Amino acid sequence: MVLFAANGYEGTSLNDIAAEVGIRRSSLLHHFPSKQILYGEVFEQLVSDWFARLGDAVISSDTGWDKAEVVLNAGFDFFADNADYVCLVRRAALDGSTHLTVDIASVLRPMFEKSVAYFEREMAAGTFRRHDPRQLLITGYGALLSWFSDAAFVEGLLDIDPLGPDALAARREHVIGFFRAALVG
Amino acid sequence: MVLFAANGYEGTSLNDIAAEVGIRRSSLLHHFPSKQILYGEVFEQLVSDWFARLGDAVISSDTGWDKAEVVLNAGFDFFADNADYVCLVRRAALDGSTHLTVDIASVLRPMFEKSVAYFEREMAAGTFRRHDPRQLLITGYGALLSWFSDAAFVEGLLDIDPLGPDALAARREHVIGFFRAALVG
DNA sequence: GTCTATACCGCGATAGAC
DNA sequence: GTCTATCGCGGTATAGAC
Repeated sequence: MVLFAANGYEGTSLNDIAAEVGIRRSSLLHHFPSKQILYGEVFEQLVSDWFARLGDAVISSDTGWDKAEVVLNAGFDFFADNADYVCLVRRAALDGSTHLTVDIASVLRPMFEKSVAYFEREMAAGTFRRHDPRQLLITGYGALLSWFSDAAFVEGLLDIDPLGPDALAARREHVIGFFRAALVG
Repeated sequence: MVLFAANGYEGTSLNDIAAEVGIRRSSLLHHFPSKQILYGEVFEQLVSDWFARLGDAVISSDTGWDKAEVVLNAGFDFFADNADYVCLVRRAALDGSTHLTVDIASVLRPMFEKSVAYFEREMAAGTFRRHDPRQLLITGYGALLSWFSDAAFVEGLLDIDPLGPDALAARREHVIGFFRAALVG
């Protein structure tokens, strides 16, 4: 939901949501027993979307750097298409676990461990330079998310629209190039 | 302020703050005309602290990779000492400019541009591999901040305390090593 | 299912006694 | 400077008419 992403959980009232949907506040509470539950369902929906999209990329048959690039691009595309969602996830991570039904970390964990195994394999094979795979993945996740979650900050710093096509292309190119430089030199 | 960092602006009431300080809500409003102003002063104080600390590192007389490492370490130290502050900044970036007196971006801009010039110089000299300096800085900022701002997420993913001494050391080592690999191979 | 009406609470903020 | 008392507003949630 756009509103939760832009204004946070506490900053979004049921009135705001109802107004956006076009019904009354009470009618909203007829479908969802409480605000927390509504938020939880919205969030869960988005997490599963993300998970599905990432999963498609992860099972790509590429190997070595090509596979890493496919996954990076898939993540970038999804975040670019769902910048609101990035803000929502960041807020959830910031808030810790408050008013959060599902634990994102545990949902993502299987895929995370699979990625770790992939990097360990490639590093052992000498395809990639040695780095701690878990740290590497968190650095990558931070590099992808920060551009979108801190868009307002980036805009102030660079005087560009971070979500415009040119800026997105430049950001994508940099992230890919940067990780390639660090991993395969 | 710890509360703003943990619960956000909307999530923190004047009652909470007053309780922490040990006075009544009204007494708080005697010192600060409004909640926004209180928040603004807290935030401004922290920004200037950060700025001062970064400034010390930036004027270090080192050159090439050594200087980059000094600055990275200074940033890491400050964030490790003020993890709450990281959360506050992230929230500010997420909220855009709402209820924000000072614009962080414009405050940081002079130092940002100075850093850009430094990287351009080193890249032209061949000390560093070629990357877009602005993108590089934002990637670095994201790599440093995300560990602290998303600590709850990291904890769920790695089953460690991200702010414990061992985890901090490992994170610092990785970030330094990763950027060195990308920049100087 | 969606509405109106309403109860109840906590918020930010003001006024005035001490 | 700090308190109590109070206002007005907007929040979640419930009950009942249609």
